[in-house]
Amino acid sequence: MDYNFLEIEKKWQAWWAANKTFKAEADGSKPKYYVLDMFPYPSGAGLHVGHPLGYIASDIFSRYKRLKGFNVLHPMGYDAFGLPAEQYAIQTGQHPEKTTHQNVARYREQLDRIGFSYDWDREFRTSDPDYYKWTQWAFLKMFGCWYDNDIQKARPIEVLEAAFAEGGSAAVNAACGEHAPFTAEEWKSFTDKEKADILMQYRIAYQGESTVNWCPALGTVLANDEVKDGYSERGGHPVFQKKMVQWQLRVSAYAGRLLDGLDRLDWTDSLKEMQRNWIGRSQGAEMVFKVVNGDRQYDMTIFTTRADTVFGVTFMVLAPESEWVEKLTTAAQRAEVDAYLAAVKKKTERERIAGKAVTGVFSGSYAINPLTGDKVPVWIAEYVLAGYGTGAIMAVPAHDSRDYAFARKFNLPVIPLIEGADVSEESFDAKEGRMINSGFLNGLDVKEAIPAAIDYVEAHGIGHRKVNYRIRDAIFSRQRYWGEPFPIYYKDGIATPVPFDRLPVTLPEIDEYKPTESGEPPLARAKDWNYEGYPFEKSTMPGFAGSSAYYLRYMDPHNDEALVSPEADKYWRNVDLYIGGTEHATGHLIYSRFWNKFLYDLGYVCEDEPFRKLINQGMIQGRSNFVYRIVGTNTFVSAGLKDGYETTEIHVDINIVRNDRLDLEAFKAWRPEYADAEFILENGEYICGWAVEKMSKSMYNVVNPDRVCDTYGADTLRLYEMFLGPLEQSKPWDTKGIDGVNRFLRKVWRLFWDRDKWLVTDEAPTADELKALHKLIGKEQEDIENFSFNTTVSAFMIALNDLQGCSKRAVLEPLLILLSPFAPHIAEELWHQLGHEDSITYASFPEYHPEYTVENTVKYPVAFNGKTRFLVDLPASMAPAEIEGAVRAHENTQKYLGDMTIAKVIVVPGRMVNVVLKK
RNA sequence: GCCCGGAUGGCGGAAUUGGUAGACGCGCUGGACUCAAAAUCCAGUGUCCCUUAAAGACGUGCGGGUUCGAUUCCCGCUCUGGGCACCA
Repeated sequence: MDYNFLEIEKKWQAWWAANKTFKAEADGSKPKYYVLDMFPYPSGAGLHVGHPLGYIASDIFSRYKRLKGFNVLHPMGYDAFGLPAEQYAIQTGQHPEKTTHQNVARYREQLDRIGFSYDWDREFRTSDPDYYKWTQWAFLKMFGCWYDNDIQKARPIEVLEAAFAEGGSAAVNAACGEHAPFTAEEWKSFTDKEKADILMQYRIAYQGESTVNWCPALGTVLANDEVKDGYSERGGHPVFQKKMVQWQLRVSAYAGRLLDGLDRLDWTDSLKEMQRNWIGRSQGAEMVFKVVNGDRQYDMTIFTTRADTVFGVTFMVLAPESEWVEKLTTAAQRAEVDAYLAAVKKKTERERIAGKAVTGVFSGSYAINPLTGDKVPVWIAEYVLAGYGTGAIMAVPAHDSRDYAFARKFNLPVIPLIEGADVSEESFDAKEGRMINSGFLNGLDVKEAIPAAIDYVEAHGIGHRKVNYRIRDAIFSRQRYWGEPFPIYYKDGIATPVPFDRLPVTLPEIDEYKPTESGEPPLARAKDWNYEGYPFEKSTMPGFAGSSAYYLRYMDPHNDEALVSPEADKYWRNVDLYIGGTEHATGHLIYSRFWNKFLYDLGYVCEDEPFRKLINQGMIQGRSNFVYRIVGTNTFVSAGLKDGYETTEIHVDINIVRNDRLDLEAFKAWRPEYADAEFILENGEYICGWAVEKMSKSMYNVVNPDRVCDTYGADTLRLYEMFLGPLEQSKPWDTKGIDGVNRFLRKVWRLFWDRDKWLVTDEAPTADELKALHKLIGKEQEDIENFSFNTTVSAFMIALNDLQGCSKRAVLEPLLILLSPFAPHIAEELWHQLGHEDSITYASFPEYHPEYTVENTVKYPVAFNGKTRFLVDLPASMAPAEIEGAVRAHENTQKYLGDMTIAKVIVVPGRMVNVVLKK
């Protein structure tokens, strides 16, 4: 019998599906283990060989954990809402549902060929109404809650209303927007609309005005993580800053908990660091400056981390979008300020970042330094951001490089505050040195001066300590069609939730997927779409909405009563191992943690963090091939000879190149213009050049997993993807090495079959065979637990070299079990050929006996002053003193000694012997 | 600019965390089998010196240091991948 992988793989994939081999059910008698992949967005291009890398790793781990006796939950589904399907719909008029369906079908087909051990009974799409019902449900819960800063927890809005009725706005310490304070009596006298507007400032899902990333080309707002270098992540269109009213999630309320929670997670340091930077905690103080515009005076609050530098404030700066701009622009400066604001508004986000030009305008007003009483001008400049702190700063040019650049440009004074700091050329930003020119702070070190300044400010009622976070509330509405509709309708202008029992609010049919002529979102086209006559919210939710709690839904995917039942939640708890790319570091992985913490506050889930351990698989890059055409001809010169000619480098389809050798006939057939191509060969072959690039259609370097499965089989694909290198590292796909792992599997097969002769015997294994086997068991166990899959594959190959010709059942059975997580099809086939009726999935991981692997003798390298001279073969059991004696007595020792004497001998048992010489 | 990470043969990558650097695989060279090819098997394969071998020297991006001993630890660079980027 031959190793017919095509037949074997088809057979067992069908068998696993029919027998529901990987069905997971809550089972209190076994420990649970939840392995999750970041579910894919099913794009039209299908999977390339890079996509399954993480899936293969998680599948190996799942199968390994099953062998180790765990009840493994390993589900898969699709993140099905999103822009590409909608853009395609706009162009073709096809319903996004339809293209999504087709893409999902193709993904499923490709995934099935690789032999994953998913429990497909738990599959869902985020665009299924049965699923997004629970996305809407969670949104309504957030709408119905506020965040209590005192107990650091989300609470029902009714509690807040009661508190307002009891003690007015001063009764609570909440994460909220701005509004005028009110008493209990005032609260009771408010109209419904007034109350609704106030409560909206407190809700965790709220509607509020803020500066947002507006992308005109996509016709929608975008979250910060969806903007890269000033362009939209999807499509690369320019993005502008704009003030708009949008639905938002009060993620910022959870900033502290999101930060602290990181310490308890088993994630890579780099990923945690990314989240820490994104959350951006900074400790400082808020201070009040009196500002004067003519005869009007106001209190303006600013945030600073350097309260110690207040004696060096020589001007103040407002963000162009700040509400203070209006109040502080004097009549004389009005025209100039308006011109500046107009110019800023026209700039794209990209231009604002890239230019880094120092621009600004004087408002005409002045501020009074609360410590010195000095009068300093108030400027408006785009380098101050509206969204951070209070949108206004005190400028200390001597000790802040941005303020310094501004002061130089507009000729504002610079007052040095630190002894010895030379600020004639640049600012001195470091937090070190002794204070000068700073009144009561003089003589203190900066590190002492900061708290001393804040203490003073607090004592004199000028300000107070404050922690600020960079993380913003998440903009939660998109002016698009293909997303979850909001379960919100408008009654008398008040945003009102749809009752739970009327969920889901499903997407209506519309004639076109574009915004309306008047610029309303596509959902405004829907006819008769309302709640009992009241209009629905016309925006839809963003992409991250559906992916924020999907790991919870997998625990109980068919439950119509709850997102997840308390029983299922208590059993599966949270994800033990999550594998996916780093690109979600500041998006999905933050939102999910926020979402989970919110549900935790309300008692719907029992774990505070969703993903216990997280691994980021690296990218698989393409390996492109090139041919070199001599300029002006149709003659192609082989890579080794190209330097002798003037050539153009042309990407060539890697499918007609094998081991960098071009298939000349296939090349001529590839494109009509190459039909009569001529070649200059080296050694009779055309050698192509190569380079590592991103895998993409335009570079003709895309490797399709289906093709690999056709020519080598899924088991080879799985093994090879792991063998390529460390999981977390990016690496190029190089088809060259794949023959090696394929050869390995065929060798495994040949331990069972010599053509048609069945080789397996019941003989007892030898000591050497047991040694090879147990070395492998030990290695595999250790490597898999450390996610070092590439070295495990090497260990298989080493074991096979050691076990040449060993066809003993007692060795082959455990070997198949060990192999089954990596190459499940061949393992399952041979397992059944050995007479087993049940799947190898239910076998137990072989027990490791290290005693079989112990060596009888050790080759000790003998080094003289660290330089190795010879090896001595000594019994492993020999004591260090005996080893020393044996080495001293060895003839070679005497030979190398010369006129030197032995100072001392260092013996590392089992490792080496070092002889230290002296004259 | 700031914060992480990486650099090892012709190539992908190992190295038990301070103990024979280059495991394993690819590629290449030679051989066996074959009419021949494929497949398979065996041997060799870091560099230099050399007819060959023995022996030796050099060798983990560069320059120093600690140590009997450094790919591994410390100091100073170079190159490179990634993340953040006016966050006061």
